[in-house]
Amino acid sequence: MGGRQRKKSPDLKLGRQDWINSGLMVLAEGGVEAVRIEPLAKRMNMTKGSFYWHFKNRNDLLDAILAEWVELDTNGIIEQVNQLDADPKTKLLYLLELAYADNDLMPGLADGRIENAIRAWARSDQKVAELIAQVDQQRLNYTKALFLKIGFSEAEAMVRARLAYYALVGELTIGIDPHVANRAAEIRMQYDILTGNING
Amino acid sequence: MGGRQRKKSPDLKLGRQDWINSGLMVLAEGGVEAVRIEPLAKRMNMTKGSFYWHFKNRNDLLDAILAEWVELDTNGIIEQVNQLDADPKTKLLYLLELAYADNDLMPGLADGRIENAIRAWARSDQKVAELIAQVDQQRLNYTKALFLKIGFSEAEAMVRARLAYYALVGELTIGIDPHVANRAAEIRMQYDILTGNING
DNA sequence: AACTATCCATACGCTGCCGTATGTTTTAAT
DNA sequence: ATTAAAACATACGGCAGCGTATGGATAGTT
Repeated sequence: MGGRQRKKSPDLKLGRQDWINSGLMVLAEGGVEAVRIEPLAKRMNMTKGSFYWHFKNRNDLLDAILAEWVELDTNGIIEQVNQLDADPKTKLLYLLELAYADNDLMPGLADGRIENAIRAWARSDQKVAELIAQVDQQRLNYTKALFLKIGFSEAEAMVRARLAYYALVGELTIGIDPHVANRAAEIRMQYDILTGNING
Repeated sequence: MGGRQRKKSPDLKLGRQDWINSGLMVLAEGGVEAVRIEPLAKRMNMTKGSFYWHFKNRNDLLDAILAEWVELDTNGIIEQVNQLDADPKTKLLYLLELAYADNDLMPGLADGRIENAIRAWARSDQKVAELIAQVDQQRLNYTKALFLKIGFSEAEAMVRARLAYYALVGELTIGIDPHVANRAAEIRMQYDILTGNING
């Protein structure tokens, strides 16, 4: 957590990466508007001089933060599920479990606060809005494909995928409900409802 | 939309109300951070002098905005559904239809952008977070009660209510999907899945 | 008409943050 | 050790927005 090392790494993007990481933290905690250069510098025990060496301006950092998030938090879960090599029903359950789990690669940060912050950000920035729309579409398509392979019709698969994905985003948006004691069981029940299993 | 009239209205809250309304608009468009006094004044063709007569400071306005939103957008749908006086299944469908419809009382503003902005706001303000938590709890409880009356068990009703409500919030968060051509049919299919009807 | 309360405008100082300019130190290369 | 580039610090000017102070303007009251 101290200073970075740059001994003989051919990539000189190390200091820059530190700023991006801290930016992601602050973004998760306080939203885009909280990602300001000078407070960020103070947080890192740095000065603006460092920042403006690595970045052109604040927008440059924001773009880098977005790119980093896309790099970190997209395709990750899908790839994990794909590597499972099982029947689609098992894959779907695994997908739900992964999606509701701590899926954050950031050190020391849990849940989907970064994604929430970016969603809020997107409401006042067209560029971000388009990016999020792409991500949503990709995730939805993958979920729908699983329902299709399970055997549902086009329309049914779409509705069920939407229900599942929207519910996930809704839970992330609202925040994890502390009333839910047994999360795994809850997920399993959602899975049963979504796949039409009768057990209640 | 010009100046307000204050002829002999006994309530002197007219000017104050104007600021709150404009504040709600800006909140919906740009989030809390966009709710600044001087830009707001410019937008209304006013000056700060007016503002600081009606409000103590910026936080005073923000509190008033929150209170106004609670007054406008809470209990409204629930009351409508309650006045329906039908069997719980019909009520549930009606609830879904109302929730997904334009339920905003703001003039000229559609969808749930205010609620989204407040949700984003809540992530960096404990006071707001607690308020939202209350609202969510209330809506969840009402939905769960409907599932209970339909005949589901405690656990089943809770999971299904959560699934329904989270999906709603998720859709509001993501934004209305333009790919969904027939919204009414989609809602109906969600209703069928949530109540266990088999038709796919 | 004079008075008072309400309502709004103008002017001011202050702070936080941006971006630039210009040092100063550290690192790597020879 | 010398030199050049890289990485950071310091100092500056500027702007936007907050909150205060104070001075008109308007309307209701007598």
